[in-house]
Amino acid sequence: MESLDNFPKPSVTVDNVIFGYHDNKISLLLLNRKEEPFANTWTLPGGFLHIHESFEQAAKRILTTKTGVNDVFLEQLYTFDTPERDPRGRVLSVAYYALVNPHKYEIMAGSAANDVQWFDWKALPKLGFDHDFIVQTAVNRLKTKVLWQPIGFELLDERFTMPELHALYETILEREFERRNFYKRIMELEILKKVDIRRDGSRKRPADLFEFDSKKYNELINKGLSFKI
Amino acid sequence: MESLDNFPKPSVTVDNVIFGYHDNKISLLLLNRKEEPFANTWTLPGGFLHIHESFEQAAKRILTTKTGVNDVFLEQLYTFDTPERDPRGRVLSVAYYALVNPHKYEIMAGSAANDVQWFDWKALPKLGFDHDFIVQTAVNRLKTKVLWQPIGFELLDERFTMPELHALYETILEREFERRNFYKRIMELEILKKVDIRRDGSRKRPADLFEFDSKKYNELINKGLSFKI
DNA sequence: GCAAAAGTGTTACAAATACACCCATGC
DNA sequence: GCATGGGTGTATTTGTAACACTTTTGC
Repeated sequence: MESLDNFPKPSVTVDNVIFGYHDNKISLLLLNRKEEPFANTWTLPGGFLHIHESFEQAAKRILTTKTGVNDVFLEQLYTFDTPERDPRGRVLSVAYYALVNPHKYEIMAGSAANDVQWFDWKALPKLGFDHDFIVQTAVNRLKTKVLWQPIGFELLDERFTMPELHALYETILEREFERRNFYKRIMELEILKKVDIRRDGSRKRPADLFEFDSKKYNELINKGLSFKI
Repeated sequence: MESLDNFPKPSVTVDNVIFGYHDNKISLLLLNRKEEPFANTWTLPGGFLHIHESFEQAAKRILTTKTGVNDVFLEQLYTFDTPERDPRGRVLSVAYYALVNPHKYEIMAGSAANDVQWFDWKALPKLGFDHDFIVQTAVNRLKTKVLWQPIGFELLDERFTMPELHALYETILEREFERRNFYKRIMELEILKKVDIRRDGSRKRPADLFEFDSKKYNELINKGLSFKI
């Protein structure tokens, strides 16, 4: 049986594009590197794949140790391979993207970073490596994904109102949705449970609170239906 | 600057899922391995990534040397990472899928294979490694992709008829399309050029021949429109 | 009671679907 | 001329988009 060591092997990293939502803005969690290459430069939180771990395990490990975030929606984005993308040599990047509710986590920089911080996706600094390109790919993915799968809920609190969900979709897709029609589209999916408790907002009429009903959603998926906004 | 050699590195292969279309059937090009592991077993044509080449270069090299196919539609599918997927050790597989017109190529097995052959996608043998799973992923991708981008043309001859295109879509998506409505959908995209020449088919009324107009299609894409069947 | 935001009913229009008909060819 | 498959016109149904109205709260 042929040996695996006949060829020089590339290094493999896992990089995470971490989306959050706060104050009607989508934001990305970036890390300021302490070490070369790209020391003192903002990059996506990433790290080398360990030899016995899966990508998802690596992504979760990196999220936890470098940013303090855990237990989030996570999905493979794309694998980036430009031969010159890392000055140290041949390094592949398996990129994942995550959806995080920023209120749920205390962000904290790991020891290998100067700082970890949320940035408005409309005002990102210039990133190290090819991470600008990776982010662009992730943004495109999020925009198309959100049309087909109700992943937007991952960015909100467990209990949320229709106006909040409506605003989230308008923010992600950067266009307006007729309020009435948006409500109808969402409600006819029958994947939301109304929780009669109302919000103590200090504004005008309080909005109804909902919870995402993952049981009903899974039934829907298993029947082969694909939600489309 | 940290060295890349502090960690053991995984091996990286590029595997190709090659779709063809012939006699109203979708087929896949498989390779019968000469060497262990999985000697005398059918697998996807794949090989190790060379240290200075991109995935796409590797995919094309493998296609040419192992199957005789070249110059085809090629797109990254997914990167597979199950730690036990290869008995030799930790091997990642960056999977690509290709669309090929089988009439255009003389298929020929490279020296490392017993045989290379087209298989009807409804009658595939049991494959080596985790290639059954990779194929399933590729089939799902093809089915959704074909709804949004007119990649189906890649599987047909340069000049083709509406009934041919219609049959291709019905085969890929495994459902029927109303003939009239399918014609209208395709024609209103305005990405087909009619070539007045007619086919010398031995059947009844000859069908109009068309060519794919990639210039018009690119204009459409650049305007931000997404075709939807 | 009035302003502001949340919730709901209904209409007008566009698009998908279904059906029908005509056309060109081989025998 | 008739059977067969190819091409095209149009009515019906469906679903989207737009608008209007009612409800609930704070001041």
